[in-house]
This record gives sequence, structure tokens and C-alpha cells, in this order.
Amino acid sequence: MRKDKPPSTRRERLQERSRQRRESQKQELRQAILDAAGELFLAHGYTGFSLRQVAEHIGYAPGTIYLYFEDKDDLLFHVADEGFRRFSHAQQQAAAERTHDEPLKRIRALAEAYVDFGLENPAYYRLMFIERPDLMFRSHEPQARAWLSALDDYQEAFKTAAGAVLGESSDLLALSDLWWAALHGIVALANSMPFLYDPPRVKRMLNTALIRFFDQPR
Amino acid sequence: MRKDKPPSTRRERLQERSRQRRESQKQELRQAILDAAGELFLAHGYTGFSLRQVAEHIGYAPGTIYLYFEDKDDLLFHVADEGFRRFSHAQQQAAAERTHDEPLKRIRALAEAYVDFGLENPAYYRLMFIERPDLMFRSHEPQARAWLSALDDYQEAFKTAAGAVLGESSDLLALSDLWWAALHGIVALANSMPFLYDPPRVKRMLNTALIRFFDQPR
DNA sequence: TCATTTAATGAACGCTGTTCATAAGTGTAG
DNA sequence: CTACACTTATGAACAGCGTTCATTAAATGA
Repeated sequence: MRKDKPPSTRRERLQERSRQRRESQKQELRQAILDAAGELFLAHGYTGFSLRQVAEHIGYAPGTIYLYFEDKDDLLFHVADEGFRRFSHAQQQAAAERTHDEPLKRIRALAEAYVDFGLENPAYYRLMFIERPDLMFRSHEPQARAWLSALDDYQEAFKTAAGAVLGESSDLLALSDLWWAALHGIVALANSMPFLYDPPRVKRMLNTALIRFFDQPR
Repeated sequence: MRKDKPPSTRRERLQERSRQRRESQKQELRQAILDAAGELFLAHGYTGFSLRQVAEHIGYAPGTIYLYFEDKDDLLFHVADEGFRRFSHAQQQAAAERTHDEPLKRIRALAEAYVDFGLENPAYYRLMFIERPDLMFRSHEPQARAWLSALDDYQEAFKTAAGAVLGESSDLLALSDLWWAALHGIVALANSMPFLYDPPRVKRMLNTALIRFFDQPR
């Protein structure tokens, strides 16, 4: 069956190698842009983030970036993507940490991981959920759909867990909506007024939320 | 006692009149800038708001604005101030609407007014509580202090009302913190994903919140 | 009428995102 | 080996931004 192999003359092999090398170089520069973008974004925040700084940081002309990304939003989208990856990772880790058949502990672990992520990665959180939540819905990007389905999964998991604690009778859709809203509100407030809402006060808020939502005794 | 009056020669009276006229003209232009700023801000939103557009809209050179406001932030601060005035007005009206000795109804009315304000004035809400919450803390501006004390009053009122419903034993500070966080989360989510969180769904969230927080039966 | 104060200008600076004709480098075919 | 074609990067250019400032025009006071 040797003859099934593509006829590889020396010329063709060289050609292929060359193509691969150029391709990998291209990916390398693309990655360098992404790295620089992530670094500068974390350093200067959303408003201080500029394409020209990214270009200067990697030693290229501003226009070069447009050979690798559509526009600033596209680059920002990929920065946000990194944020979402870290976020998902933190959530999954929290979910795996405890036994999955104790719904309340599961909810608590996820909630704590959510708030912690927000407090520890304010720049990412701001980008993803406050300044540019629209990036989640860039429909043409395959990752966007992944985020959305991940959020759906999360909501589904929350609903089953909450259903187990509270009984199926409750309005579980509204409850899971509200639960996200509460977590987001906590992080958003802590994020924009850190001097007012210091970590202990934030923790008390979260605790109160867990009690109000899921603990029986009043 | 007539001679106590300032000696008013014709010259001095003219002088005074002239001064007043120039002063009122100055205030007029200042107000025109503010009006244009409010209009253009509501039309183009936070990111699309520019000083140069404001200047062009009233037929002045860009630099002129700096004779009446410190910088863009200062102008934005006064736009936000208008938002806070409307917000406070809506809250006060809601508080006055119902009998003040039914704490739960009072809480509900205030909460509904809060969410309604957020849904009906997305541009103002975004500016005040999402994009630039720091404007609340411009310490040197007297209005900033007014906002803050208003927020304190609000929190105090909420605490007494909630205390009446739930008993003083609860952690009322954390609870009122959380209550604001929940309301803010609801509005923020509805604001950034209106296609997902349509008004009925938002109303259900708010209702669920009121039930979870203040209704007895589980 | 003349000097002084005030108000407004518009050009300039440095920054932003974005486009595009040009140039340089690289691979391919004859 | 040479000539052509394609890829990649450039940097100037454009329009817009916030902000500053020397200059000008106008109104005021003497």
C-alpha cells in the first residue's frame, strides 16, 4: 500500500515544510499579539487599553495587527475569551472540589468561586460582565456559543441543585436568574467601590444571600 | 435709617445692572452647555459622548467649554447629577405613594421604582452605577456628598423597614447591602442583555427576590 | 476716547482606531 | 539564475478625541 502515499518529490516536501514553517511563524506572531494584549489589558484596564500600545510593545507597526485581527473589538474578544477560560476553570474546579450529591454545598462552592474570581480578577470581570457583556454574543465566533452553552449548563445545574433543596414547586427559572443577578450585583458593587465594600463585608453579603435563599430557619 | 443703604449713584447702579446681566448671560451659556450635554448623552450614550459634539451643537469652539467646566469629567459629573436628581425624585415619589407604616409595601414600592428607573433610563443608570460610579465620590463637589448621604438615608430606611418585617436579630447591614446588590444585579443584567431579560422576566426576578427576602412561608 | 478686563477663538499637541498605497522580503516557475 | 507573483510589514494619512494656549475681538470702566 505504499503507493497510496502522496507522491513526494523532494521539491514537494520542501514546499510543504516551508508552508508549515510560515504558518507556524504566523501563529507565533498572532500569539505574541494576544499575549501582549492580555498583559497590557491587565496592566492598564479597559479604558487604558490601546492597539497602538500593543503594537509598540511587540515592536510592530499599528497596521500589522490588522493582518491578524479584524479590529480592536476582535482582539478584545480574544482577551475576554481568556478571561472566560479562567472563569470556567475556576467554576469547574469548585464544582469538583466537593461531593456532587450535596446540592447546597455545591451551590455554595460555586458561588464562592464566582465571587472570588470577581474579586481576584477585576479587570477580566469588568471586561466580561460589566463593560462589554456584548462580547459574549458575538454570534459568528464559535467560542461565543461555547460561553453561552456553558452559562446554560450552569443555570441548569443550579436549577437541579436548588430544586433539590427547595422543592420543584418554586419558580426555578426566576430563582436562578435572580441568583446570578445577586452574585453579579455583589461583585459589581465590590468592584466599583472597593473602599466601601471590603472583602469581609462582601463575604457577609454572600453568606446572607446563601442563608436567605437556601437556609430553612428564619 | 436710610443712610445705611449703599450710596447708589446712577453710575453705580448701571455698573451693578451690567454686572448682573453679564453674570446671567454666563449662567445661560453654562446651562445651554448642560442641556446640550444631557441631550447628546442620552442620544449617543456614554461611549459616544464627546465634548466637541457638545460644542458644535451649541455653536461654540471646543475650548469654550473649558471656560465653564473643568474638563470632560466635570461636565459628565453634572450630567450624572441630573440623573441622580431624577432617581431620587422617583424614589421619593414611590415612598410617598403608599402608607409609610407598612414596611413591606414600602420596600416593594421602592424596589419597583428602582428597577423601573433602571429600565426606563438605561443611559443614566449606566452612567451613574455601571460605567462611572466613581462620579458619586467626587469629594470636592458638594452634590457628591448629598448623593452619599441620600444613599445612607436610603439604607437606613431600608434597615428599619426590614427590621420591622424580619426582626432586629438579622444582620441588617449585610441584608441591606445585599438588597442593593440584588437590585443592581437585576438592573445591570437587564440593561446589558435586554434581549435575554425582557421586562416580564425582570419582573419575575424582582418578585422572586421580594418573596425570598421577606415572605414568611417557605 | 483710551485702557483694561473678559470671552471666545482656532490652531496646535498628542493620543486614538483604521485604511491603504508602497516597499521589502520570500517562494515558485520557467 | 532570473523573473514573476505572492505574502508581510510598513508608515503616512485621515478623522476623531480631550486639552492647552497665544491671539483676537468685544464689552466695560475711567
